Amino acid sequence: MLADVARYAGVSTATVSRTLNEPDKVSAQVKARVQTAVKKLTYVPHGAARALASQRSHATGIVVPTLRAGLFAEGVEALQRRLEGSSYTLLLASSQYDPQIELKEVHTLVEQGVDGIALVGNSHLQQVYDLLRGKRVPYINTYFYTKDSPHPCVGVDNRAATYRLTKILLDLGHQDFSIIASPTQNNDRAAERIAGVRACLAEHDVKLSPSRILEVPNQISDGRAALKALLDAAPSITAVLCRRPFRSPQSRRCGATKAVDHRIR
Amino acid sequence: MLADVARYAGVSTATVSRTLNEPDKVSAQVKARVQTAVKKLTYVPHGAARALASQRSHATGIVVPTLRAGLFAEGVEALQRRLEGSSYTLLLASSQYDPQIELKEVHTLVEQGVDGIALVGNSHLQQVYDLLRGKRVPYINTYFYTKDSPHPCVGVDNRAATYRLTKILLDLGHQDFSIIASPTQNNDRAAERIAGVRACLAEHDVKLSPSRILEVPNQISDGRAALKALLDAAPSITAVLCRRPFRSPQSRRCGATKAVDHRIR
DNA sequence: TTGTACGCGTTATCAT
DNA sequence: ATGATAACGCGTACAA
Repeated sequence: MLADVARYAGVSTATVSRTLNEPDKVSAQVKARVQTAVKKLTYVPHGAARALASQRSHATGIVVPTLRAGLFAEGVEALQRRLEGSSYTLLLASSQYDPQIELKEVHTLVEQGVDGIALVGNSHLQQVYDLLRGKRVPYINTYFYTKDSPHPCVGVDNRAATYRLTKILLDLGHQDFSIIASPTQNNDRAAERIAGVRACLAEHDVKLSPSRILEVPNQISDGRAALKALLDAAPSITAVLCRRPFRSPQSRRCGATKAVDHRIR
Repeated sequence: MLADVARYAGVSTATVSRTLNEPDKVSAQVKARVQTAVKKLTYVPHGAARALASQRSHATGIVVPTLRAGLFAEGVEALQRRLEGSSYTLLLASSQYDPQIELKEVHTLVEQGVDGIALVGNSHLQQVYDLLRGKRVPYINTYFYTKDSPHPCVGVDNRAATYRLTKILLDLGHQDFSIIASPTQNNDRAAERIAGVRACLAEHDVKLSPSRILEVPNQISDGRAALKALLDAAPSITAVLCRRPFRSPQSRRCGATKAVDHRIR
């Protein structure tokens, strides 16, 4: 502990603490002695003690629906790498798309004293927001963005994106649409994407019956089956708005959704 | 804090602490009062203080090479889910297959006071092991297993697996082998897989020239290109030991590697 | 620039 | 069963 280092270096614990946290406020002479002592004793600061004394944990948290989606796995890794440079650690939790589990995870993270927390999407239990506000824990909703969100958020404006995609397809002359979407249960991003399409079509008086919107799991095989089902039921379809398998960052440049605007088959 | 709850419930902080941690040692009467107070004040324990006093953080850490590999993403998620039940949190770090970064990450985790740590593979800088032993932090190497490992480890015995696969191919009559492998740089699992094949072939006096072993990135496109290159260079090849894209748990049942034992093309 | 000493919020020991 | 109180290891006014 600090005391050992202090004794070894022949200084006070305060000085050791300073050399570690505010090196400028220490003379070169003493600084050197302390640093030697630190190495000699392989001193490792006690995070909990430090957190208790300074009231900050040097840890942040993120809770994602799942890591099985490449999208989130990559986001988590990116965050961790960014944090690494600042000697901040990342507490990870996953909710399995279950709001209750998410609440529990957030609570655990708050208990651990994270200095900030990242969530996915904008829809969370009121208790989550209450807890965060109550404990004054900064938070941000990711993978989501709307101009008028009441919460801090960063990400794709899914609704706007699909609105634009749909507009393009309309301009190309398409009139017969359908959507292969992700399950919208506890997934506001997926819901927003559908909403964007509906809004655009409605604005242009193009019909989109519920049967043309298929919500299926994010597996390639499910998407394939859905497409087949759609075309079997309505061969007249010329435009399908669908997801795309997650690949490299480059291949994602165009946004959250891919539009197929050529004749199928 | 505890004191507030204690005051509200009209008991000492010690009693509050007990009702929270050792409910049995508290009378039903008092327990009820305390629990009401806790809810009324939305009390949330201070993790750092608790860690400092009890000398355990209720946190564990894992450092993986990357989350971009579905294999690791899934492992991390599985660990997190398992921990969730025990109200343990997971500190996540990724090393990008860089031993130095890994050392740094481990150091950060130790600093945070994790109660235990999981690594990937068996090959780590000596300093990593020294640090872990020095600070008495329990650790385990995952995605790796050999009977005689000097370190605690759990996972696939890659060498044994590929040895057996190769044996099967030999028994089927194959004599002309090649391997499409992952980069073995800082990846003892990949190295072990190759070693297993070599060992088996050597034992049966079958040659495998270095040019028949291609180490390429874990992308489907890279694997495809490698296969093409191999067959162009040596059409006589009848068996290729290669990786396979990560899918669902079910499809992984057979082990770490896939063997192609039919004629190609 | 350096040292002293108190406080951070719990747990745990020892009385009661 | 419950309470008083001393650690836990460090940061940080405040003093020197």
